[in-house]
Amino acid sequence: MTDEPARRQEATPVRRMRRTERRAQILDAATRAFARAGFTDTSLDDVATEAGISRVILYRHFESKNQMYRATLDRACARLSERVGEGNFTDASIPALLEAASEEPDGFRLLFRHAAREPEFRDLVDGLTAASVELALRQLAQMIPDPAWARWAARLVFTVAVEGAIAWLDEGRPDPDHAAERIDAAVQGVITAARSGGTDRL
Amino acid sequence: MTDEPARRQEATPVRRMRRTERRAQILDAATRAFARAGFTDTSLDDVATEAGISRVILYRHFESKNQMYRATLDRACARLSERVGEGNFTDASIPALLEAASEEPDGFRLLFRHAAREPEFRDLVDGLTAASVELALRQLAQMIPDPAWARWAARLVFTVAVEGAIAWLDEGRPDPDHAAERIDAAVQGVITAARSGGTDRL
DNA sequence: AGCTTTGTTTAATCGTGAGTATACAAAGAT
DNA sequence: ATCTTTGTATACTCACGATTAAACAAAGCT
Repeated sequence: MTDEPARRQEATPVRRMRRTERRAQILDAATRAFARAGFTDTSLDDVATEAGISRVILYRHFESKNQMYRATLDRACARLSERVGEGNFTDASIPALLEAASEEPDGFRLLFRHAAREPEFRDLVDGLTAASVELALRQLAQMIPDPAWARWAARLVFTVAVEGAIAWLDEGRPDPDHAAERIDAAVQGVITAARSGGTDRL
Repeated sequence: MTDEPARRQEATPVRRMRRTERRAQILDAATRAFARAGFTDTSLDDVATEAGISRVILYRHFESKNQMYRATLDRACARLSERVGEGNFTDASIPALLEAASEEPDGFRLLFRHAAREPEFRDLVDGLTAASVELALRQLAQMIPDPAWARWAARLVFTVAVEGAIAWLDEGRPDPDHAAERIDAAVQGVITAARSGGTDRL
């Protein structure tokens, strides 16, 4: 009777955490867990297991699964925009995007591969993307007369930057010093394509 | 004397369908419904409503939601690969992709925006993508020495073609006669970027 | 007319995962 | 030593959506 259940004073030092510390650790785990399959296909048990704690504890830090997910996305968004910045595009934008993706690969994937396609949460990511696409559009509109193609290019430029970054992560981050230059060149290629159509291809 | 031929039409135009006909119509509806939110976030009621029939009928045509979804994806894949073809890339590949996307926009979106990210169903789409990426890789490997960057380029080329097509659909399919040329040019831009890095940008 | 097919409606079952409650144990500060 | 914090385990409620069952009606062939 009085055996296994509780017996690990010396055997396993339990290492308790402070509230804020634990919360952050849960958000880390949630980011990894949700990055695998998105909101609906990830259970709170998945998150708890990933965090190494029991499921019930989650409710001492977050009101609901929904709110926990929003907190996860909020943090990822905040970290991303603090790196990339909200202002105009500069030569530093793409390198900053790559740095952000490199330091928070799970958060990066979560935002752009899942959250962006989830109707209930799309708005959070859209705060970032819409601003960037709008910004890109303003710069591209001067070069591309047809407004439809200008919008097309603005969207695709953003997609190429993001997917280029993710593909770079997936390939093991080769050549980190020049990766930004390649992605930047790919972006330029898209812009050229949108300006001139197929008239001056290789 | 005989009033059979036109008797029923004004009273109750119920218009029953043959089995195969109904099945196809359900698949159409399922494609539209699933294209909005993917497998998990789309209920059988959504599909039934979209098809204009009651939910129970679905089970006379498909064993389960799971199998119905696979059938939907299978058909979309089949239609796509019969258009684009399985062989090598040619000048006709991109135009064919655009035609396919244009004729089956919902199926196209369903495959690449949702199914490709659903662990349980990814394998179906991977049959298409893996083959294409592999093919692209073989052609790119000759121009790009670093194998990691060659794989990166092969993946991104495919992404640009697909996302370029979707963005083109979203913009109302402007300039249909030259859309393929633009997307092709964008693809060439990515290849150029992968070959030379940032050394010869605009 | 009769039989099969294609429907509808209603209701029951059933599993899963979110959310809640309770009781208990150990850590760490005071 | 005691109290608060942080943690565990177990067990429940609850809602939703998939799946099944049953009774019924009209369509359309033969």
